Amino acid sequence: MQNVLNALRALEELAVRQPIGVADLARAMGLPKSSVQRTLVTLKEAGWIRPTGSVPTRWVVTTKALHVGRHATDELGLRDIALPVMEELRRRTDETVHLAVREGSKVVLVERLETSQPVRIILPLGQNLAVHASANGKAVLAADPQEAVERYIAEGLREFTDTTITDAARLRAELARTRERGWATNSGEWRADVSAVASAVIGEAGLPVASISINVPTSRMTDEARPVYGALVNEAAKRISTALGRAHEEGDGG
Amino acid sequence: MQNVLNALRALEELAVRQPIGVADLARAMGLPKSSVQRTLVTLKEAGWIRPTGSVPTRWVVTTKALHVGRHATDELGLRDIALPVMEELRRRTDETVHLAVREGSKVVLVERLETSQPVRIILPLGQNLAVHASANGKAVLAADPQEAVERYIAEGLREFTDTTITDAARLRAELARTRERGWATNSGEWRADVSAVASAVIGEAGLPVASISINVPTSRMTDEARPVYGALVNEAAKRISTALGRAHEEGDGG
DNA sequence: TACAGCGTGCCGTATAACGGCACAAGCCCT
DNA sequence: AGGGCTTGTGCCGTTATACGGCACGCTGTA
Repeated sequence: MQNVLNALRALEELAVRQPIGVADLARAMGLPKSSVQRTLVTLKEAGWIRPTGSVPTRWVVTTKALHVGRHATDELGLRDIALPVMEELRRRTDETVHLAVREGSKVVLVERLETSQPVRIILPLGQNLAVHASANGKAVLAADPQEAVERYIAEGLREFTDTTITDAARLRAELARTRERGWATNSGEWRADVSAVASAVIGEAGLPVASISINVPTSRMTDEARPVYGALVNEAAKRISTALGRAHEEGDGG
Repeated sequence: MQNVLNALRALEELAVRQPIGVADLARAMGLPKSSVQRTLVTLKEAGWIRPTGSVPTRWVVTTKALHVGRHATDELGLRDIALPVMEELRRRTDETVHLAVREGSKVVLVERLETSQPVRIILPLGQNLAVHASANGKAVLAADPQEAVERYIAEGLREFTDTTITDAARLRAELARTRERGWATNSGEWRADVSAVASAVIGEAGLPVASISINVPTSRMTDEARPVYGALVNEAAKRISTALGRAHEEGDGG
């Protein structure tokens, strides 16, 4: 099934580089031009990409992927369960609320409700969050077994800002504190002007399946506000966790 | 490339029906079980789906599609251009603002900023909007050439609520009014409790490429508010249109 | 206990994908 | 103006690869 793998890789590569032509894409993928050309036509037939109409031909992705991707949180009705809770959080704080799911060693933003105040950064859904430099990432990591933590640390802790935790020991200590109080925090560790507080949603297996966070401009994240937000996300995550458990029981009788 | 087409179809089918097993999916697709099984394993290898871990095996989509789909508005930097304008709209109205793109005969929601007030419906990104029963849809349709309108009407006007326009003549009249004033409206025509006002974003070819809308509970959509919102979306859409044009000029020198 | 359904894997055949190649058109740098 | 280079597109013979019937072990039900 090499064929399908190539086609899907082409799609991903194209999404990042779009708008792009056959030759460029073929070079980027290290494949013959004619093979890539055939793949592009096929992806077009399937409705996943389309030519811009310009000459020379440039290709872009359609919304088909978005259409498929919106089901990513369907598994246990996570979206339906989390949204009301998220909305209450947003109403109480008037800050941006994020829902991220864990996926392998990645943490991915899947839903968001924005503050009504002006914001600098509006993250696109589908964005991978830095695990060691985001509140959601750290909340998930803290709820993971130690081996998963070590595996992640082994991959290296990339530095984004001057507050990013790049030292393994410091990260372990931070995760320990996170476990104690039930919520994680982020002080401009990914972007200097964004701070956050998050708490993990625990699935039936006792493992973190998602995380919910309150994101604010660093300037508004005072030392008094942080624990208040912490308590809020903690409670919210717990509510989602238990609701998920109930949904699962009803769903499959066990 | 039948192979790839089947794989992508399996992905779409799976997304809608997830969590689902091989046999069910094979039945739904009218394909041999072994072929579908092979496809599923391949899609897993590529990271687009994953087994839930339960027994018997059930498959769900990952966030890979979301990750690819977020580039759907990259083409001319639509997202970057539209978001600031959307945010200003939301700030001025404190109502939910939607950005939809046109794709073939479909209109797809690609970005949203929510009101800070409690809302009943939060639409997932990637959602197809009813063309004749949504403000965004009507805004796009009104900016289309007449032949496109007739082609759409020929497909039939499905009824969603008792205010849905199902009569071709009435729709043509409504589109004419939309063209006159520059903005479209929706009075609970898709969901009784959701009303909206929208204006189309016009691309370089003079055709509609997107649409921006203000969505409010029907109870808040008074006769006084409607033209006010109309003027706002109209101006917003114009700003996005001209900014797009400039971006395009700079982008390719023509 | 028999059975029907499931998910998984094998394997011989035939088909459909591969990729080298050629060609026309457009761009840029003389 | 021109020549060289790169582009997108399409053909076609070979061969590797996907197809799908089939069989297996398992689970839950009648």
